[in-house]
Amino acid sequence: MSAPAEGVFAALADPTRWRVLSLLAERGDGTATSLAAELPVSRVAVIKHLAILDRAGLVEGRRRGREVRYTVRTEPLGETARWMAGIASQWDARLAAIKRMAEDGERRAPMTLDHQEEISP
Amino acid sequence: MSAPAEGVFAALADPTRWRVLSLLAERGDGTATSLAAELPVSRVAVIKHLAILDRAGLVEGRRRGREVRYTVRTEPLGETARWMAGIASQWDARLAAIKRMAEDGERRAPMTLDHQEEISP
DNA sequence: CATATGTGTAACCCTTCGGTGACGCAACCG
DNA sequence: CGGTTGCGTCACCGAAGGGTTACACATATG
Repeated sequence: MSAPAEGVFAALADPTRWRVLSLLAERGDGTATSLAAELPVSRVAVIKHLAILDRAGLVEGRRRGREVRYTVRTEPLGETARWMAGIASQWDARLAAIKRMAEDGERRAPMTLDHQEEISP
Repeated sequence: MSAPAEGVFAALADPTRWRVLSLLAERGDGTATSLAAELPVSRVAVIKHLAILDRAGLVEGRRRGREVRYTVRTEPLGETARWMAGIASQWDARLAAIKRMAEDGERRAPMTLDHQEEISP
């Protein structure tokens, strides 16, 4: 339960970060400098974004001589997607069940909002 | 393209917000006051989180007498999940293609990083 | 009517975050 | 060797975000 993919969500929440990721995906790879050249932000900003994406596992940097080439890792995306779909259907089922129970109770005892009961002695 | 679900990501990125959502899912519904009672934050904080979740379409509030009952909307979750899965496989395919091309070029002309070409006259 | 109980909202604090500029160091090229 | 070129990082700024308290307003309930 809870949210294992929280880092992924946070990483994907920022528009600039998303553009960085998209750029990497369409080019195959890229360095902080080359990415900054196509974005309205500085190289330092791109580096910070790449660091966040890296912590979330969405990107991977490998040293190639004096430069660091970053590539996209798609696994966390798919994994998070599957996890979200699971939660969605799980909650759907639960909410449907609750709704059925509510309608049942209503049919049996109309106008009664038995809401909550104290179980104290 | 781009990110239609950006609001959803931002909404899901915060732990407290996630707990609010989970609580709503397991109870079926709840008011800002009742939720705040089970969380380590004030009612006002919960209201702000609910507002964000509402803007993202993840929650829906309906007035019931003098109180506002919030319920979870699971559709955006599933939709975002599907969209993410789509992007993931799309990128996967693209990256695989790029990798194949790179290996091809390498076999044909080893040690040549033909990286980028200027098309200027 | 008086009184709880709930919501709405305004004012404010502090931390995080997206972003910048500047400087130092490593590596490649001529 | 000397000049580029590229990465790493420090210091700083403004805005946004998560929180809080306090107070005004609405609606049930006795």
